[in-house]
Amino acid sequence: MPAKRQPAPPPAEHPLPEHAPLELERFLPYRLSILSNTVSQAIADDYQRRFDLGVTEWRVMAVLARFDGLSAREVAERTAMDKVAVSRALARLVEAGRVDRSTHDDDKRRSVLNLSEAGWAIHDQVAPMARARERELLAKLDAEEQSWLERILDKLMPPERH
Amino acid sequence: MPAKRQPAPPPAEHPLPEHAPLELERFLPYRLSILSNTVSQAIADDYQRRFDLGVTEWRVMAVLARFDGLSAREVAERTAMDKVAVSRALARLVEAGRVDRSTHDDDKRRSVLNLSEAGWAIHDQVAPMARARERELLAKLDAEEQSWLERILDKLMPPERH
DNA sequence: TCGTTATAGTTACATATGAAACCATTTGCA
DNA sequence: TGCAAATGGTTTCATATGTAACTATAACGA
Repeated sequence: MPAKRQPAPPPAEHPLPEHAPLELERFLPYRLSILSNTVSQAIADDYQRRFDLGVTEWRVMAVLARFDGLSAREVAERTAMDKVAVSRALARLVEAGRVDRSTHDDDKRRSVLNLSEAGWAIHDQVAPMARARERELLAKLDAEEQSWLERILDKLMPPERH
Repeated sequence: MPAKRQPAPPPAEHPLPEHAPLELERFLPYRLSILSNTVSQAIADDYQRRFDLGVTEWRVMAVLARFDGLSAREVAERTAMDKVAVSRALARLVEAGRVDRSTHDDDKRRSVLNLSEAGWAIHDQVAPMARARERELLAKLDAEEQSWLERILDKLMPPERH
């Protein structure tokens, strides 16, 4: 435990200089959190109610749209979600008939996942909406800023994740 | 690392080229979400266990460190949390003796909130840790990138929030 | 001054999420 | 082989979070 204020008790009311309070609104992690939540929420609002589809479920659908026949673990890797979250999202998606699940021939532990016809139908509506939102967001930046943002994100991103 | 399945040229099984799947790892909202979560988690890990302090509680403490005598609603505004979350965070903080709560003289609905001595003691340990993490993160960028990031965040940020 | 409406804050309920325990199958190796 | 350890996936339990309903007080208008 670091030493606390030994010298004099505080003047009763206001923070002493050494308290050095954090300015939340300039604090990078805080700003990232606000921005990310605002953006994700805006997109989710588009499809959440309309398709009764959660963010995690949408992410799973998005990777299955790109890669056929993944296992749940592979989906987890590609969505940066943990396996429990993936398991639950899949349970709902399979139940809703949006994903087909079967068992891997050579390894009965693994599942083999694919979008169903119904899943594709939803994907084909949601994907353009998501892209449109992204464009709206990027439209706030000029071309130069956009390319700096690319570069900055690449450097800040945890390496396993891209 | 086992080799992953490849995208595989569309085996005509699932129809039509126009499916245009989203590439999650290049999708801005997704990247922001990963980055934000990774960063927040790293910071939270520093104090979560050590002080039994949640992220929401820490945010409340941070604004109370800057502004004396706020009401719960004002805390909510400044933390971008909703009033229920603030109410719950305050319940725990008051219970733990980290925040003093009294009732406003002229308006008995409002509370008047301040960090207690114990609250300050924690604040004075956590704030430097948070700042250190922010510095670590920013250290991945050079000066020019840092100033672009500032500028870009200002433009992307929802206006009410800063 | 009374009654309506608005505001501060809490409570209740339903759902989401994370950690750990768990089951089934497969792998590694003595 | 045979059995311990690892892996894929699900279930359980404890918390966290969001929405709506609720209580108490204050503000406002006729």
